Amino acid sequence: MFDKKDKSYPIEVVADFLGVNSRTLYYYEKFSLVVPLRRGRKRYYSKQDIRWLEYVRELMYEQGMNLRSIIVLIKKRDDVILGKCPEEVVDCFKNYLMRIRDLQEY
Amino acid sequence: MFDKKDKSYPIEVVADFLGVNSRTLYYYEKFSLVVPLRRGRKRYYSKQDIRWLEYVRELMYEQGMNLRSIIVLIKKRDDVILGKCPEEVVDCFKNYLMRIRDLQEY
DNA sequence: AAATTATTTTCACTTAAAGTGAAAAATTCA
DNA sequence: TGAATTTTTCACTTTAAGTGAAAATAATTT
Repeated sequence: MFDKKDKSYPIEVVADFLGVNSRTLYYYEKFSLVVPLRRGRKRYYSKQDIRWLEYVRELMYEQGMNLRSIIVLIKKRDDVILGKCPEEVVDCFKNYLMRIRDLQEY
Repeated sequence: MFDKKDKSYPIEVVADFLGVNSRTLYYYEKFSLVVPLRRGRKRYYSKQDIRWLEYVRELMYEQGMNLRSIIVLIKKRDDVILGKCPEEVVDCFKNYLMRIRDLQEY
């Protein structure tokens, strides 16, 4: 489907590929979940955009995760990328593991 | 509020303490989010129940997490406790960290 | 250039998730 | 015993997450 030479794809193609409604992609964009390139007025999704959306789909369908917490995840990602608080993110997950251990007592 | 000698508390007290509606606690019980002790027909929440619910509240309010994914979290916790797949849980989080790294390319 | 198709935008609506109100019945407490 | 609390259940409300539809616009095809 995706020719290797093609770097980005219009919305209907992507929606089709991911098995979601194109309106859903517009909706997600409202929350900056994914913000595609623009050529003129038309949206073009990069392969990385698509990869990210596949991951989101997995989180939603397999882990039951909601949009809101994924948006929180993006915030954390941004923090990592911006180098704001790498230790803090790692601490979050350490804390998470400790919480799991705590729950053993529950 | 919580006398150290008291080991468990009735629903209204707990709901009040946590700042949630008691009906919410009944609702959560339906999903086995927390299943309090029973003395006769009356529910008694242990201090550990309460701690767990505080954690749940934090996940919901701070991380925007939904009930469904928390229920998935419980499943993972159960797996840890039952010793079903300790490595698998750790792998999940390693995978998670790798995903974060992946997202640096995004 | 004209016709066709796809895209965009926006509003309103639908479905699903997550509660929450209310009331009758039962139980517990003072 | 009477009052207060709890329980249960059904119906409803609010919130979250889409999704339909249509007019306008833009892009593509003929």
